[in-house]
Amino acid sequence: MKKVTIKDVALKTGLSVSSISRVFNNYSDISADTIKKVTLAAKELGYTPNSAAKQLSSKRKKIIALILNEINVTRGVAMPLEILGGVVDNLDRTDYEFVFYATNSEKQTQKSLRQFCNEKDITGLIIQGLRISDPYYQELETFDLPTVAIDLDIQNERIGTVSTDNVSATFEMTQLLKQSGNKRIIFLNGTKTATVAQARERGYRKAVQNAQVYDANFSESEAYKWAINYSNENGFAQIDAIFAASDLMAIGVIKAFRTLHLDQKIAIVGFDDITLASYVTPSLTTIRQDIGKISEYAVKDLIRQIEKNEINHRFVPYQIIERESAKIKI
Amino acid sequence: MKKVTIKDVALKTGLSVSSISRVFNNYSDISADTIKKVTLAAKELGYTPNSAAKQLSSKRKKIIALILNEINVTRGVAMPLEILGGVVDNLDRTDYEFVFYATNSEKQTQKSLRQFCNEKDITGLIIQGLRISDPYYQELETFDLPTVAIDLDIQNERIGTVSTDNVSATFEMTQLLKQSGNKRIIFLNGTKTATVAQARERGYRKAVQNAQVYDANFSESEAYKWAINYSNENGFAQIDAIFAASDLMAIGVIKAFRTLHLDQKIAIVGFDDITLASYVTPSLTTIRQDIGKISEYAVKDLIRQIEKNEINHRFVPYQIIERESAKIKI
DNA sequence: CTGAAAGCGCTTACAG
DNA sequence: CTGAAAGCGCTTACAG
Repeated sequence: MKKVTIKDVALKTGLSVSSISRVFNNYSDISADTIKKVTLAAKELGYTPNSAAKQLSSKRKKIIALILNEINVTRGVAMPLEILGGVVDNLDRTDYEFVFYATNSEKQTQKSLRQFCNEKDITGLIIQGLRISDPYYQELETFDLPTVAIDLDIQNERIGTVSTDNVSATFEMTQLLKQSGNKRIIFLNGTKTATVAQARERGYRKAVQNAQVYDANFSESEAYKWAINYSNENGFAQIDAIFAASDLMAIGVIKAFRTLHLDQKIAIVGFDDITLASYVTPSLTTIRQDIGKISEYAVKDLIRQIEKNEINHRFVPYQIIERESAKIKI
Repeated sequence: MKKVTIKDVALKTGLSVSSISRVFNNYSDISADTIKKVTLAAKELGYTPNSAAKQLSSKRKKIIALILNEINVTRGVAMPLEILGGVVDNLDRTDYEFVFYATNSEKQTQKSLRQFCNEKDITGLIIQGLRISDPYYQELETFDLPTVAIDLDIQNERIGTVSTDNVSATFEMTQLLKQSGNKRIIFLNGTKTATVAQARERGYRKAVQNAQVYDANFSESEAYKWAINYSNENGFAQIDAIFAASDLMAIGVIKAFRTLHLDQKIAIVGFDDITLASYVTPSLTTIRQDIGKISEYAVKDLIRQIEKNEINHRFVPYQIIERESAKIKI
C-alpha cells in the first residue's frame, strides 16, 4: 500500500499541487469546479494530507498538547482519564490538533517542557498533575508558550489556571461541620507539594481556631495507618470530625475506624467525589469537583490565550455532597 | 524565542548539517571530537530535533499509535487509563514514538483508520475498546498495518490479539459456583457487540446445562433495572447465583437486591476486579484481569510484529478473587 | 482563479 | 570521517 500524496491528486486531476493544497485548506479563491474535482479525486485515491509535512511547511501551527503527570500512580482515581476525555472532546470541536504526553518526575529531568514543545511544534499546552517539586513546575515559572495549568498555583502571570476553588470549598465544608456541632476537627492533608493540598489546608485553617493538621500523602493506606496510630497515641475521644483532603484518604480512615470499631462515632468528610465515595460504607460526605467543566475551560481558556492573548484564572463551581459519613446542615 | 534548528548547531560548530544529524542519530563513523563539539553546542543552544521534520525525511519511521475507543463513557472504570499508562511506560523503554488517539463511533465514520495512519505516519497500532458494530472493526478485517487488538476477536490473521482468556475464566468461575452448590445460575451479559461479552457467555454456556442469559449492556443502572424487573416477573426464588459479565453490572444487581431486601440470599459474581469491587457491600467475588500484563504484551507483540513479522494471539493470566458476594471453593 | 518555485528542518545515499 | 545535494510532502507568497 503506497502512500498517496498531494502529487497523486494533482496528477489525477491535472491541476497543480498548489491548487490541491488550496482546496484542502479552504482557500476562498477557487472555482467550485476545481473543488469538486479535487474532492472527488482525493476520495477515490484515499488521500489524506500528511500532518508532519503540514506542520513543517505551515507558518501558523495549531497544536495543543495535554501533559498529564504521574497518571499511573493511584488505582481508583480516574480523574486523569476524565480530563483526557474532556479535553479531547472539546478540542474535537475546534481546528486545533491534539497531542498527548504522559510524564513523570524522572522523565521531566530527561526532557524539558521547552524541548518537548520544540520537538512537537506545540502552540499551547494544558498541564495537570504537577507537584511543586517537579522540574516542570520550576520551568513553568518562566515559560513563555500559552499554557493553562489545572490545579496549580504558579507565580507566572502568563499562565492561565483552572481549578476548583479549594480554599473556599474546604472553608465552607469546615463551617458546615462546625454548624452541625463538630467542635474539634482534624484536617488530614495530602502531600504539600500539590498546590491543591496547600489551598485545601488554607480553607480549613480559615474556619477553625485550633487547627490540627496531619499528612497522609494522598494515600489510602497511609491514611489508614495514620488513624490507627493516632488512635493508639491519643485516642479519638476528643475528636468530633476528620476532614480528609481527598476521598481516598477519607476511605482509609473509614477502614481504620472499622478495624478500631469506631464506626459512626466520628464524622468523616472527603474531597473529590470519586466514584468510590458513594459506594463505601458509610458512604462519604464530600466535595464534588466538576472535571467536565475543568476540562472545558482549560481548552477554551487556552485557545483564548493563543488567539487573543487573554489570560484567565478560573474557578469552577464545586458541590457539597452530603452522605452518610457526616451529617451536615446544608 | 526563536526556534533552534540543526542549522544553528552547524553554524555554531562549523560543521555541516549532515554531521550534526549523524551525531544525533548515533552513526558509528564519526570522530569522538565531533560528537563532543556537537553535543555541547546543542546543549548550549537548547537544540532538539524537530519531530515533524524527522518524520518527513526519514525512511524508516517508528511511530506507534494507541487508539482508545469511547473512553469517556463509563465513570468508575479506569481500565483505559491503566492501558494508557501501561503502554506509555513500556514504549518509553523502546525507541518508538508514541501517539495517542481517542475515537468513538461517530469519529470513526469521519476518519478511517487508514486515513489516520497515513496522516500520522503510523508504523503500527494498538487498539482497544472497539465494538464489532464499529466502522474500525470492519476496517480491521482487511487492515494491513501491524496491529495488536486488545479484547477483540477478529478474522484477520495479520492482526495480533491480547486479552484475558474470557472463555476459560467464565467457565472456571461457573464451575466453581456449581461446585459450591449453586445449581441455577443466571448469566447477565453486556452488549454482544463487545467480543469479550460473546466469549464470556461462551464460557458460561460450556459449564451449564440450562443456560439462562440476559443482557444489561455493561451498565450498572440497566443491571439494576433488570434485577428489579426479574424479581417482579419471576422472583429470584428459583435462582442460586447471578454471574454478571462485568463488576459494574454485578454492583447494579447488588444494589437492586438491597432495594428488594434480598441481601445474602443469592450469590453474585462479577468480572474485571475494578477498584469498586472490594469496596461495595458485600464485596464482590470476581475475576481479576491483569491490565499491566495486557499492556505489556500489546507493546511487545506489536514491536515483534513490526520488526519480525511475527504475529501472536495471547492470553494473559486471570485470577479468581473470592470475596463476600459469593463463597466459592477455590 | 491557477501555476511555478522556494522553503519548512530534517535524513541519507553519494563522493571524496 | 565529513560535506554537498536531493528529497520527504506539504504551504505560501509571487506572478500572471
